[in-house]
Amino acid sequence: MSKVRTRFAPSPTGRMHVGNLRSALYEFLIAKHAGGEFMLRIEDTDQERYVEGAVEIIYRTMEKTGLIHDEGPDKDGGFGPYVQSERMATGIYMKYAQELVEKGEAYYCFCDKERLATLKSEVVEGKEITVYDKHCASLSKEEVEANLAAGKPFVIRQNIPNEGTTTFHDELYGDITVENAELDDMILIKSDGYPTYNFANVVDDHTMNITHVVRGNEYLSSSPKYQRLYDAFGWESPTYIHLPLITDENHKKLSKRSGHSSFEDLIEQGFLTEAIVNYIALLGWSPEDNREIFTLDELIRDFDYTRISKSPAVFDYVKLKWMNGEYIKAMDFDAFYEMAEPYIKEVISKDLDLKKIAAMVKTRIEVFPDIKEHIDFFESLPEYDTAMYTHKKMKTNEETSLEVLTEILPVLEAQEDYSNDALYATLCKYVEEKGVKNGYVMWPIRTAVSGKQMTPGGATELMELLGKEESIARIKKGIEMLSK
RNA sequence: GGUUCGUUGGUCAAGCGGUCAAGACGUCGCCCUCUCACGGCGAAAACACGGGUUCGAUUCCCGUACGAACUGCCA
Repeated sequence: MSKVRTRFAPSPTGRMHVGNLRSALYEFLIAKHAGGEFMLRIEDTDQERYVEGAVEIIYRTMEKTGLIHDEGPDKDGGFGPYVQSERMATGIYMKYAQELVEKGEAYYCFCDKERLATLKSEVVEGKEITVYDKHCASLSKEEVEANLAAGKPFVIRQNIPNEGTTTFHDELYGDITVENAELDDMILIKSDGYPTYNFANVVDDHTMNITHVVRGNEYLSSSPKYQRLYDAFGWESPTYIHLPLITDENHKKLSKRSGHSSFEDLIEQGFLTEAIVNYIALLGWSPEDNREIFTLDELIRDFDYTRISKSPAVFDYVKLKWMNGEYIKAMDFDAFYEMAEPYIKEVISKDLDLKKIAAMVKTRIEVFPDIKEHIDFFESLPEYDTAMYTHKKMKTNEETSLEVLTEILPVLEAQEDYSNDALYATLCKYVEEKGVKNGYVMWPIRTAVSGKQMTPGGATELMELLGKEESIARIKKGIEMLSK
């Protein structure tokens, strides 16, 4: 058995779609689990859709996620070039296409757009479905030569018989058989001389020794055509592994509209790379045990592709957030702080202990932008309603709060040490003297000092951070409001 | 429309002929607690339907329904 070789073959058309990223991940894992090689190939045969900088996005994303390729445009492994437009320059696609023409498995087609438009077509769900009528398949060799000599534009189409069936084998889905009559004579070489994805893919996978073709299940229905190509060339077909689709909450193919369809979207929304990779690994695959948190190395070790599921999976943003929260909680503090700092500084300009604030918030957020809403009150006391002083469980209301605040104010004014511990001790003493529950005094103070229903720390922690002056001022403000 | 694939709780999923049908997210409840969160405990919640095969089907086969993908000189 030869070494497992897989490939990730994105086209540089923009951001890294999570579906693509998962394909890359699985391709990487399948290869690495088997001790094989993972290759990157750029499929840029569509000049119209090419997006400037998209190749860089691909490199960056793969590096960031740890999906390091063994071969690629930047890492020659002897199977190059690794960019289809460069391979095209070697004439490889045309050569193979002509081989097919000679074998009668493909033919030149000179039909122009106008003639194609006259073909019987049917409109289904807004899309026009036309089937090519094999008009040019019957052209004689002389006619073809003449057309070519006359410089008539042409494409090369695959010649698929109208009888019989074609079968291919998928590792997950088993044998899939279709009637040849259902298969359209797809274009192999476009009129601009470029190969179509369909053709380039087959030629490249074979010539680059790819053993396991791993791709999205949207290619399942065109795979019989690819199979016919392999057969026509007399090539051994690769092991096919078609991956289930990732859908949105409406069970439709994840689209840009969802707002979180690309890796970059997710990063911008404050997700951690590791959490994203971990989460998408679990969309369509599950380990033997019940584990859910995996590092990339652990995935490599445990990834058994036979456990990939066949049914589509909904991208659950809520669960991703949970997982991101798990990663945040597990982060060591310095790494966390480095990432949290910019978000903290977005809302806090005062000279406060930002590290302490970060520590308070670490177990309370799922994505970094959540930080903002938790800590904005440190910067300035928000407008709040005195109704907030009423809390059933704490047995407090506006009157008791006013009483507590008024009584505690001089104590706090006299207090020198504004450390959390000292403040807590002071307040506990008051609680004891008064013979009430802790919350009875903590609640009004916390409320006065934050103006918020919930805060990332208790009353004393907040005061420590805010400092004496600000704490007192806020409590006075509370008293003032409650006195009205 | 045609073709192909799929169908276990709201979601991710385990299960691969005999289980009181795991687990996780989410939801709800309780506990912890200077609020919230974290953490702990617990609850509700599923085999699409109909036929077979079998002593026995969530598991195998066939239909039906539903869903999705494909049906481009896009990949």
